Amino acid sequence: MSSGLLRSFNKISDLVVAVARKRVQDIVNNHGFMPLNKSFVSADDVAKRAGVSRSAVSRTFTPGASVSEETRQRVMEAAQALGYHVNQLARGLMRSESGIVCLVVSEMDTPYRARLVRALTHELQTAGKIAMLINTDRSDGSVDAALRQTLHYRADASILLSGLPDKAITRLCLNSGQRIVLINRDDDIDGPFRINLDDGQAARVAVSAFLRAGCRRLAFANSDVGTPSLMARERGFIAAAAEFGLEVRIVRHGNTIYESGRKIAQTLFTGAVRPDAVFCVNDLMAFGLMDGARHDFGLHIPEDLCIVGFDDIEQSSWTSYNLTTFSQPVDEIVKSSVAWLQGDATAGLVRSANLHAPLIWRKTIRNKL
Amino acid sequence: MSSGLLRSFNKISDLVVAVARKRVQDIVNNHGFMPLNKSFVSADDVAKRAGVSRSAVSRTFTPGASVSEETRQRVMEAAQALGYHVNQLARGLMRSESGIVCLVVSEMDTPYRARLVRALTHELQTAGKIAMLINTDRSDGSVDAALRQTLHYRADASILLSGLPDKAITRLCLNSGQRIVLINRDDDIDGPFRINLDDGQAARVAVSAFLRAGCRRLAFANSDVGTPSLMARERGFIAAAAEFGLEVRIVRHGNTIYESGRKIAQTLFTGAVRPDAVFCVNDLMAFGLMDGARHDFGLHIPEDLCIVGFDDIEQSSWTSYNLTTFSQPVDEIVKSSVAWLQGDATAGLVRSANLHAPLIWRKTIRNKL
DNA sequence: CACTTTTTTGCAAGCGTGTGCAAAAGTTTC
DNA sequence: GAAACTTTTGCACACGCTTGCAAAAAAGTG
Repeated sequence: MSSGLLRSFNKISDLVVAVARKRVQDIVNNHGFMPLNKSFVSADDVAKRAGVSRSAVSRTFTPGASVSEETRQRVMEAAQALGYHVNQLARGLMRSESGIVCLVVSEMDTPYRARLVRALTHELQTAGKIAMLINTDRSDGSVDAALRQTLHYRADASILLSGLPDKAITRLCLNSGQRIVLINRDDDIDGPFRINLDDGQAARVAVSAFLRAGCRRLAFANSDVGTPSLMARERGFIAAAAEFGLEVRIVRHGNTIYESGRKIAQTLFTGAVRPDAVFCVNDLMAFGLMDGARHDFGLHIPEDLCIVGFDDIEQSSWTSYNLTTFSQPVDEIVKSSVAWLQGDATAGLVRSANLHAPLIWRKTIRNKL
Repeated sequence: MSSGLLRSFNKISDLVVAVARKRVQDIVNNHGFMPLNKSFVSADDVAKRAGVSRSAVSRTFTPGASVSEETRQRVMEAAQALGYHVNQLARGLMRSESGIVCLVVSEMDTPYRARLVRALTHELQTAGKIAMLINTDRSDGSVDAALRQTLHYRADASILLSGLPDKAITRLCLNSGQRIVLINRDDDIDGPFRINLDDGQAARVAVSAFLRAGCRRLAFANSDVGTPSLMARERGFIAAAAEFGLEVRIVRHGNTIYESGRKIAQTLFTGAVRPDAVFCVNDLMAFGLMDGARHDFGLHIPEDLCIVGFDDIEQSSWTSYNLTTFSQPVDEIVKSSVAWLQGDATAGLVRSANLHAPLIWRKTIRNKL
């Protein structure tokens, strides 16, 4: 086609858009209905209708700005009638804040992560922020892309849930002026807010619970993912057991999921000496271990075998498991994360929080021998 | 050597640029890696460094724009060196597309929803979009706020997962020119892309499986949430049973969760005539029902009682349950949703998709009497 | 009322990008 | 080498908003 034709076509389409917009306005003015049109209502439209300047509209929607009560009313009324919404993209362009917080998470359909993500999005929403969800499953390439997105959208902050995002990511986000929260990720980079659980204390509690139950042959079921928090639990358990002169049999396998627990049951209970107490690094693995122990080896829990897990996910309270486990203080994690994000940047920011994971007693550790 | 000199010059110029920008306080925290500055590198900076106009930079990052290979190279190099990222907020302001897709979901820590959310975010990411997660738990107020956010950020589309977002929401999003996908939400509003499962067919398969197992006293366990898809399963099951002259005992209770299944077990098995087959509207309820039947009533599954669920969540394959259930075709749901979002707007858009949920045979329906 | 102080308001300059337009540069054809 | 095309490039405006600044209006003071 010729460029002349193209040009006139463009002009015509502009004109059409303009006309469409005008018509919408007329309709709005006449009936006060929502525009059934792709183009959004802008502050200009509201200003025109309210008979004030665009600044006045902007100030009306900016908390703490100087507007008289009268004009505010007029603006609000016009905005209501037109169905005006502040365009956060444009606002984020001017202000330093976009209002966007990225949640970087892998395997987010895991019960614990899902619960955390839900709680975080909820808390962020009530704090006036919005959550962007970025998946870091699969290859390193996807992790890279995830970070790129974080920067593309000028996120105010990123919250990294447990998992293993590359260290370079953390660095890059920090350099872009984002605030970063690391949850259960014992990174030693300076700058992020780090939330961790007192895994060592939990391990001590577990050991003493097992001892009180009369157990002596301790085992620890772990994945070989090697996440810092998982390893901290393992080390803590070994150390606590050592204080009582007990050794711990350690088995690691695969990912931190049900099937791995199942597999570890095979390993643990096939040998000559069976452990009588197992600390599972995670509830999912505990379930697998329990099913393996019961189904494949006919063991009774807690009579033959005591088990403790970690996370206290929903399934732990299901009758088939009734797992005694350490509870992740999800509410505290979420509250403190978001509070920190909201905190004044100029003030000295707290660097980390160490939270307590209380033991929830159910039926997988007997009280006495 | 000379390249080393050049490099250090570059660093200095970076620093100068950084200082010229307004945030000075951040530089205090700079530990010498990159300028730890809140303001990002802009296309102008890149243009200046590459010795081209800003348009050239913009065109370099716009697929299909007219740039010579040489300038593209120059620009890319400069961009790389400066750590430039296109600002999607600004881009979204100009183009009609923001690249943002909102996932509106309630109770997203439910296994099925969590899986769907994970799969969706993943698929959206590979399609170059980004997922915003909006929680619609709690009061109607929060639903309202969720919608507001959707509009604030000029999302290209919203995907409503099953649940009960208010009808007014759907309407409002549509009016703002968003594309909308409704998953398992049998809404009759015109405009959105509706993905539903063939619940009726699944119900027929369930009935015939129960009949083949020799069951005659059928029951249906539902929540009283009343989601369209849940009700469709119920109606389908009743209808299919009626074809064989069988009546169905229906029990509804609470939310669509484990505890409700547990409760329904109490109701179903306390009476004089116990059902010998139960279609649970959802796997979670099936687990509750199974635990109740086994633990409180000593029933054996599938000998005394056949059960079928819906969703095929992870837990269904756990040994303690081994639930025969209908599988949600999550992959298909996700692929078709995102494909539809990507589709050409001018072309006639498909209105709906009806997907098949295959029955996954495990151990809760016996093969023969 | 005149003067000072405070509040409100509109103007206009951005924020970082995309893109139509026309000029410039490059390519082909005769 | 000139003419006729095609490709590349820079200018300038637009997107929808915030905000500093100074003028205007309102409020306080004697």
